Amino acid sequence: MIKVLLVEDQAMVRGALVSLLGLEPDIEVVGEAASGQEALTVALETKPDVVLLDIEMPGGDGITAGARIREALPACQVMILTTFGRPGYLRRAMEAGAVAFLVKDSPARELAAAIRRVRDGERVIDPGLAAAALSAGPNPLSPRECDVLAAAVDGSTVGDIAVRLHLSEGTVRNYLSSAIQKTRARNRIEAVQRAQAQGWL
Amino acid sequence: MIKVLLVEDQAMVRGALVSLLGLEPDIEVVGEAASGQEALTVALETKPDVVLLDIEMPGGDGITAGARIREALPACQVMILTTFGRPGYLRRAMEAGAVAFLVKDSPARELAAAIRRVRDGERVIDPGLAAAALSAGPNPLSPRECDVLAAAVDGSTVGDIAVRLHLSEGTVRNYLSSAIQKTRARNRIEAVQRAQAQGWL
DNA sequence: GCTTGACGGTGACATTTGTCAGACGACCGG
DNA sequence: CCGGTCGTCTGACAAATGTCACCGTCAAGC
Repeated sequence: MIKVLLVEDQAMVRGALVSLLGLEPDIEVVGEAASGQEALTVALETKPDVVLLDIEMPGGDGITAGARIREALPACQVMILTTFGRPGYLRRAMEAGAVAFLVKDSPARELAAAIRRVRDGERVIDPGLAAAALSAGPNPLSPRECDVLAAAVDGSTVGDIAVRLHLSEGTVRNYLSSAIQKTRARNRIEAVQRAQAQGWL
Repeated sequence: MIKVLLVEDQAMVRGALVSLLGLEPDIEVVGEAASGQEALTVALETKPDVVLLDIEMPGGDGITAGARIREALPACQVMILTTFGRPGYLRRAMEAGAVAFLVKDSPARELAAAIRRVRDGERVIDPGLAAAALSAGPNPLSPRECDVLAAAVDGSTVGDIAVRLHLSEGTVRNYLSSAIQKTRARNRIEAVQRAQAQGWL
């Protein structure tokens, strides 16, 4: 029996995935969690063989949760199951020690197959996605540029961002400007969208 | 047996929901579709009692697909199952003749329960969501303001939008300005986000 | 018939945003 | 110890954005 911990914030999707995995005779869902925080707690309680993690969740994203779990339970394999196949997500997931990266677009039966391949010591990564992640290259934005761009996603003005990050307005404008150029965008909105599409924020 | 057509673009979620409904002895998934267009075709083939529709899908959104299906098959009940409980979505879904509106945050067992309640002629709507939709009031944006705001989501400049909608730049600026005021935002980015949060785009 | 609102437009204006050049200290690798 | 990068800041400038006042048409409603 492969013991699986399932981490996904949308309760109905989580329940549906449990029932999907319930069809497999050699897979047992030993725990569920709805956030990154909760994931670590439940992992320590249930000591699963495999954790299946969503990325975008309120209360701790799946990638950092995966890293924490690997620290605490080195025997436990981390798999990512996400809606968005963003190159930066894949890259960060791999750096955090994940051994599989699945997107929810792929057919349902691939989930159990991927879990078994992970149990057998394989890595499971969509080849097209891997190519995209490699060809896109690493995140060109400096940490601070990321901060400023991330602070701009909600439509804040330069003044707002400056206050929030304790910077001068000119500095904020400079970071935004260089982020716009590095993303080859025409304004901050495009810059934010491109950075998000790459998984850089 | 209640015959259900399941419409959801993410294959893995769709498959998981099928397996979830497969646990219910009185429910049978007679068809699946991954887009609004496909939904209508499959509905005509399979003549389900109930269609379960996601809203945000590439290739025709679920609400208009639901309206089309109601036209073609008046006996078929339309249920919406969506990630986002946006007031405007609920309102539009009701106007399009939907009898249920579920969010994927709610527990998995509520899905089958909701389907049975719909079979019994009931409507199923989250009370809190209904209150939000009523208190928020209807969409204050004029159709054209919606168009212009929707054209601004991807970071297009005023000039781009003007060309795309065959308008003068001044007109575009005027519509954006009035949309910003009606949404009580400070700039177009906030306006877009508030309008999206309400489900007005 | 008159009013109202949506639609489309113009022109002027203030503000915000984006760009550039430059300056300073910190830190890191060679 | 020297060059490069990063972070921070300033000041100045051009371009884009947001606001306002105003004008016209047209269709719907009272």
